[in-house]
Amino acid sequence: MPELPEVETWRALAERHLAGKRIASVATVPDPIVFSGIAPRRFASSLRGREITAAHRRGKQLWFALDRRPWPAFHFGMTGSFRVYQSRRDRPRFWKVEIRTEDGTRLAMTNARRLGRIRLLDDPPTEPPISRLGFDPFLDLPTAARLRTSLEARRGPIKTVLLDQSLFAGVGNWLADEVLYQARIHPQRPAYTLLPSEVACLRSKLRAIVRKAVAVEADASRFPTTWLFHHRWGKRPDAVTSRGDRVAFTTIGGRTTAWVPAVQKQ
DNA sequence: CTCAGTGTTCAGTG
DNA sequence: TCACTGAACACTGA
Repeated sequence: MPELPEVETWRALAERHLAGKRIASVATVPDPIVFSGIAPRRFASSLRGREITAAHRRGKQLWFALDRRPWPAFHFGMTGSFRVYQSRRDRPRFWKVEIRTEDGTRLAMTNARRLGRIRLLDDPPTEPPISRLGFDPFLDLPTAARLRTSLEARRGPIKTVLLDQSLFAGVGNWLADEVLYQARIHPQRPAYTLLPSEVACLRSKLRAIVRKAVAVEADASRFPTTWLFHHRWGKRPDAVTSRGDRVAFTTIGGRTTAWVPAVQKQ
């Protein structure tokens, strides 16, 4: 379920368990789709013996800093996660790579539907796909004025614009719907028509939602009960919010969009 | 058996 | 070139 909060949670997990440790071994699955531009075995031999100094993230992209380049970079696609465990017996289903450090800690990246990617890059932040990302709402939220300028140039529906990673890095489908619901903005509104007050509201909701989701380690059961999140799954025709307002479903920019007509007026 | 899907990329169109 | 749309990708689980 990887959007910004999930990926940030895994970044912190990786840093907590791996930073300052040396890689003793790397196991890989021979998957030519998920391993992008690098043979799995070459990926493994490149990492072996290196020390992990930090874990970084921008948007939904995550990478490790090592004591020597190149560095590994991960994207999870629609599925996948990081898992940390101690015994090979606990290797998770759909694992693609497992990194074991000298103290026996193991971290696996899983990717069931194979839309994720594992790369080896000399300088991840300055190379695609990371160099193409826009601002990250957890790391560097722009001012309302700058945001207004960006949105003024966009003709498409605000929902679609929120999903544009070259503008809002890390915002995914549920986050976009949640922000628009809490900011009371209709998902079809052309981005350039948002009033300055609406842009300011969208910005502050985006920041608050991302911070809260990260604070609870992206554990959906700890999201506030007032969030649309809890009512958007399954496209149930009888879905209502915690206040009893009907939840509607439509497709915008090819993505399922949940919204609340009583709150989000055109 | 059918089909939606928490993502990204790329071809095609205007 | 830009802005935008829709299909393709690959596979699980409902």
